[in-house]
Amino acid sequence: MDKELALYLDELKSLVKKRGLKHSHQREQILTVLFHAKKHLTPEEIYQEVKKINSTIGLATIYRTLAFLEKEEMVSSISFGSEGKKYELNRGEHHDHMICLKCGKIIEFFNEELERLQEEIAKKQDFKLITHQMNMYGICKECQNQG
Amino acid sequence: MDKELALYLDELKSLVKKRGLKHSHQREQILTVLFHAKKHLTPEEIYQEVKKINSTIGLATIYRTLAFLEKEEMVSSISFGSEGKKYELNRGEHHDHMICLKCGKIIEFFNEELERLQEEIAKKQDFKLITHQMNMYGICKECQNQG
DNA sequence: TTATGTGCAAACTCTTTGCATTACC
DNA sequence: GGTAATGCAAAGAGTTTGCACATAA
Repeated sequence: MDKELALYLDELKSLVKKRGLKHSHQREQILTVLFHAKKHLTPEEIYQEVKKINSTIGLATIYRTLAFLEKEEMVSSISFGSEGKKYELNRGEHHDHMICLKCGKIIEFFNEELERLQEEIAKKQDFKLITHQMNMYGICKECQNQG
Repeated sequence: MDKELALYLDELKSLVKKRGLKHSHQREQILTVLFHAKKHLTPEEIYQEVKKINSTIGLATIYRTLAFLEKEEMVSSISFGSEGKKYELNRGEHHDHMICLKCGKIIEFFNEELERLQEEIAKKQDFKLITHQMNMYGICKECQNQG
């Protein structure tokens, strides 16, 4: 079963405390939006979404919060082509992405062998691997069927 | 032996002709700078470099030319973190990147098995793979030795 | 001659920052 | 009460666009 929202909010709370910062509703609201998101969101999209529950939130808060959450590794971002960054909640397990060049859909996947292979490649070059991002670009099943 | 500059310039010429466009020194100058580059360059860096041989070139021309060359697949771009796009000449063979988070160096590599594995992963999801980008982030050999 | 390419400057988009105010602890 | 967080507006950075002029075919 997937982690519940409450757990992420708790994580945020202890993170904030650990850093000697103060709690804020805005950060919780942004995290909540990311939790419910069905896809990767741009800062602007997150802004619009949070506005529905808090009409006075400012875009700057979105940016500040995303920067904070990304630094603390609670969210991660992906960007491709000429589009800006898109954010997703870090749900623990690492995964990679397939990006449909027609509809923009992002499909997540995880492949054990791919992870292993990367370690191997890094080792060969004496490169200390911290993280990676594999983006596969192409046409998704649905778009192929549409011609 | 690597392809010579003259061959890239010829390629550019025939490409321009094929598209019914006109030859220009600026495009050749930009391509030449990319050819001699030892690393991935930002538009601004390319601008500064071309300026050394053509002091009147405009930044807009750099952007327009890069967009053209990328669309025609003579150059490709990579972007990571909060930094903007960086460009490199497409020297034919596909490759992936290791990016040092300390010094920013970009190490290129090619791995046969990685290519094969991706095809396999894509096929599993009925995803029609067109291209991919594997970015490995970590610390390069030199930076590790510096502590 | 005619359409494309260029340089310049203005416009735009996305993101960050300064500051007064608000909210948390 | 003191410090961090926020909202707003202004500033920045990077990129694109409109236009008059230059240039290739």
